[in-house]
Formats: sequence, structure tokens, C-alpha cells
Amino acid sequence: MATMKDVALKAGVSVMTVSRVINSPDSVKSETKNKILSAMNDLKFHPNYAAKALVTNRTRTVHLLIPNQLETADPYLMTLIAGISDVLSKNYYAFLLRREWDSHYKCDGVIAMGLNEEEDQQLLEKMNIPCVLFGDTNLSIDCINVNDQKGGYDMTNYILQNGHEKIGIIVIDEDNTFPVKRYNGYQQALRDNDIPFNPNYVRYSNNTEGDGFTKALELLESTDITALFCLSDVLALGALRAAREVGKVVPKEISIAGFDGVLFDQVAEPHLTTMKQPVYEIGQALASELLTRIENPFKKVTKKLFDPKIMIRNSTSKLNKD
Amino acid sequence: MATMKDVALKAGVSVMTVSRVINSPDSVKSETKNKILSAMNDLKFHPNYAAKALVTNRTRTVHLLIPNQLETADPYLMTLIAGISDVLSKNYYAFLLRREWDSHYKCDGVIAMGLNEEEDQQLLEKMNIPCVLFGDTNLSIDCINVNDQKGGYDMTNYILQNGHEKIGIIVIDEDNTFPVKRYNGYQQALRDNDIPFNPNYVRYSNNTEGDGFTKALELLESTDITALFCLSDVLALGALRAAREVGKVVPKEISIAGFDGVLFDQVAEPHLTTMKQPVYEIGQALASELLTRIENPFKKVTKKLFDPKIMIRNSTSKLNKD
DNA sequence: CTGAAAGCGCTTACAG
DNA sequence: CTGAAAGCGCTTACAG
Repeated sequence: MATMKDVALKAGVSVMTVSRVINSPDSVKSETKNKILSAMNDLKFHPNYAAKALVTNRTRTVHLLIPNQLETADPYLMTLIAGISDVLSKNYYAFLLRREWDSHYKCDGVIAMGLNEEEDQQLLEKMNIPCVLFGDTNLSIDCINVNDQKGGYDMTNYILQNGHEKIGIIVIDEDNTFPVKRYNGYQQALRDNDIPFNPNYVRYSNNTEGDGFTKALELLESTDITALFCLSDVLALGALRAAREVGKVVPKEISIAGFDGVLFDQVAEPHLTTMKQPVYEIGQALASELLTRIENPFKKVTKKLFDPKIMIRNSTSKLNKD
Repeated sequence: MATMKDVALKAGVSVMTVSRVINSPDSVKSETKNKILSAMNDLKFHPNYAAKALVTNRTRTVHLLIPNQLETADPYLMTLIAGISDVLSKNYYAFLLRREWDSHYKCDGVIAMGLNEEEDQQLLEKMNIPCVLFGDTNLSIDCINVNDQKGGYDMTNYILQNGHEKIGIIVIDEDNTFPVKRYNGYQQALRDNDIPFNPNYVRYSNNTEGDGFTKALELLESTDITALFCLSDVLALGALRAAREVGKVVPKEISIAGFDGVLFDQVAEPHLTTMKQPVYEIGQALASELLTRIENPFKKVTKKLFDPKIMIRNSTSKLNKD
């Protein structure tokens, strides 16, 4: 591998000037610069990042802080990581997953997710390197999130537009803001369409197929809903099973909608209408944002929301009320 | 961050001896060693990998060579990468995805996949660093693969044991060895059970739900098969749809089996019997193997096969013939 | 078993 | 606009 010294020798300049061409090309006379650039080209010069890292204290490595309670084999997280790694790799940044808060190993920046408010605060205080958060916070941290409120609103609106007025909802019962936001969206859409809110149509559920099944069964047996909005696809799968259990044909007799859309564009089954989160794109955005922040530590803090989009799988899943 | 110099000062030794404690602890008198270890502990010393990288020419970074035709957002690949990153991250190795054969950036090792024979050869010749291959080759490269032959054999055997004798098969029509191996397993199982092979029961198909549907339809309409072994889950989904299309109840009138099992342990639907590949574990093994090879470049070449396992989703998917 | 010197390939001040 | 010197935190020979 050619070094800067080799390039300097070939171009007849000092190593320092070669370094300048790389780091602040404008400060070099263009004639000199061209000489050096062609020497770099001839020698196939590529900087030794280890040497650079040693002196600049930058490693060209990014850490993904993923709390232990998140399962890395989860498709949602894997898709996110795929998006992140796509952008990082293209920029020759390596990355490593970090399951613990502390690390004695250097990195240039951190992408964090699944933190509560207290931890957001910690992130701001303890990390003295660039951070980007997948989530929401009022603190001065770059963050990117899904617009859950809008997702809940748009889906409810869509169901209403298909002629349903009695819309059940299964809310995820977790200490997290996203189910609340989706639920708020549902309520707002009802208000905007002058449809009364019926608390009997609401169930809280653990985010599992099994509990979704149970809660959907309750709604199907005890109410006259004609549509059911499940705040995750996992719940929706349980609801589909519950519909089969009570012999209601989907979507003729009961329309079922989910939320997430992570797996379901890969799998043909089940034919579920859902709110697809742009997870891969969010991953890409997290990485881009972090790299921008690393380049420019004093730039204004960014807050971005990505809209989820309704995804209708096929004709059999249309929410039309006959 | 404390450096080796700080540790040396505190322990009253030279930097060199601190370095020895890290790299060849046996060469240091245990008394000295303990003094140094406790100094390292007090100062929370952790080596600066950039400095180490510079002098040892090792980067603590691994490249994943993923040919461009492979989609990184594919669940199979994401699961594999999750397994790989799990092990690498635990060992503080960063990694980056590499879509092109050439890289001017240093790394300590490469995990490659999806290569043809010619490329395997290239891998051996061009890379002068440790490599591990996800796949098969007779060349002197560490490799890890799925035992596809056994997967095909075991599934066929299982279907036979459930009383079926007329077993259709949809083979993936790709320039790749794995469908052939699975198909061979099918044929071998038939022979071992003295069941005649019927070429009319065989269809070749693109690995898509749509083509799976078409080919399954052909088999269901033109033959008397009572079971259908699809060499991928995607094909099996098409087959399930074809069964619905012709009004055959699964599994009462037609049993359907797939192969892969990547998504289907996450999703409750569809209830499909399949051969689950241990993809996450394979990813972990690829990374472990590479790290071992990096530590010990002259060790014997390893060839490992992972057995896929039959996964029966639930009672409705049992392959029992009434 | 331990240490003093040189150097890995860059960048950061400082000169000119 | 360009260069000579020093140093980042380690390891590799070489001594003793």
C-alpha cells in the first residue's frame, strides 16, 4: 500500500502538502494539487485510517446502542440495521452493536434507540460524541422517528372512508409513547369525521399474537364492530385468527387492519392491510444524520418524522364494507 | 483515556512490560504482572486499537462481501448478518458490508457469500487475508454451509412416515447447487423407502410466490399427489394459494411443506411445515470461524455443515394423512 | 524476565 | 501557499 510519503516523493513535494490535498484542498495551489492528485492516482493511494485515527482521535467507527431488552434477531430491528449499515458502509464507516451503556472503546458517534426519557438525558450528558436517536425527545439531540400519530389518524380515516363507523381498536399496553400516539390518531380521526368515540370498542393488549387473539375475540363477541384496527401486525394476526374462530369472514363481515408492515411485504401471506413504517429508510436517515453531525458538530439540531404509509396487500384484504 | 505509559508509570515498569502483559502475559514474572494488572484496573486502561492497528497492520475490522445481486434487506440475509454482528461485536470487531470485490481499505478478514466457483477461486488467490465462506467449495477455504441434502432427505422421510407415497416436489430453477442437493435428498429418501420416483410429480420453478402458485396448480390439477414438498417457503406460499384455488383443504386433502423457515417463526401465519435453516447460528459460526482463523492463520481448514430442522407450526399444518 | 530506541502513517502546530 | 519537526499510542527488534 502506497503511503503519503510515496506520493510526496513521486510528486516532488512534502508529505504535509499531500495531507493538505486530502484535508483542505483549497489551501493548495491547483498546479501542485494536480501533480499530487495524479501521483495518488498512479500509486493507487488510499489513506491509512488507522494512522489517521491515532492522531485525530477518530476511528471511522460508529456504535449502535441497542438496549438488551431489544432482540437483535427481530425483523424490525434487522431492517433498521440493514438501512444503517447500508449508508455507513458506503462511507467506509464500520460499526458495531453495543448492548451496554458503557464502552471503553472509542467511536466517532452513536446511534441509540429504545431509550426512555431518563436515558435520553444520560445520552446527552454522558456521551461527549455525536449521537442520533431513533425516537423522540425535547432534548437537544438529533432525532428521527415514525409519525405514529399520523399513522393512526390516516388508517382510521381510511377505514372510515370505506364506510365503517364502528371501528374497534386494540392498543398495545406498553410503557412507550408510540401506542398512545397511534391511539390519539384514531381518536382524532373519529372527531374530525364526527363519529362518536365508543370506549367499549377499545382493548389493551400485550403485543403478542396470543393476547391479540383474546382481545379481538372479546370485541368480536361482545360488540357490533365492523372493522378492527390493531396497533401492530402481530396483534392483527391474532385478530385474523379470532375472526376465523367466530366464523366471521374477513373482510366481508369484519375488516382487520394492522400496523408496522415490516415482514409483510416479503411474505405473500397474510393478506393484511397495514400501516407500513419505512424502517429501512429510517435506518439510512439515522446513519446519514450521524455522519453529517460528525462532520459538523455544531450544526443545528435536527428532528425528523417519517410518515408510515397504508399498504393494501391485495383485493381480498380491502377494507370495503361490501 | 489512560495509556500504557500511564500504566507503566503507576506500576513502576516500562511501557514495554505493560505491552507484554497484554500480548504475551506468560513472559512476565507474576509479581510484576499483578502490579501492572492492578494499575490497569485502577486506571481503567483499555488499549487504543488505532495505535495497535497502525503498528500491527491489523484493523479489528472485518468485511462482509455480499455480491450486488443479493438484497441486503432480505430477511434471510439480515438474519445471517445479525448472527455475524452478534459475535463480531462481542469481540469488539467492527464490520462493514462490501458490495464490490475490490477494496482499498484494510481489514483483518472477509466473510464471503453467494459466490460461484470461479469467484471462490479468486477469493483464495486475490485475498491475502483470512476468509470464511458461506457455501461450499473443495478449495482450501474455511467454509460453513447448510446441509441441504439432509434437509431434503429428512423432510421427504417425514412426509413418507406420515403415510404419503405420492409426493410432488417443486424445485427451484436457479444456477445454484442448493436446490439440486435438496432434490437429491428427496430422491434418496424415496429410494431408501422403496417408493418409486415419478418424474410427473416434479416441477421446476422460479423462486417466487407467483411461479410457485402456477407450478403447484399444474401438479394439483394433473396428478394425484397427496403431499407437495416445495424447496422454499416462498414457493410453499404459492402452493397454499393454489390449493385454495382448486378447493383442496390443507392438510386434509393435500399436505404442503416448505424449506427455509426464516420468517415463519416470527409470523404466526401461515401455518406451514418447513425445514428451518439455523441462519442466525450460521452467522455466528461464520464470525467465530473467521476470528479463530485471524488468531491462528495456519490452522487446519474447517468445513462445517449445519443441519436444518423440521419445524411444525401447529396442529393444522401436520402432514398426517387423516 | 525487563528496558531503551526506533518507527508504523498520519496530523498539528509552528515557521517561512 | 509550502515545509521541517514533533508526536499520537502502540509494537518490533535488539540488548542486557
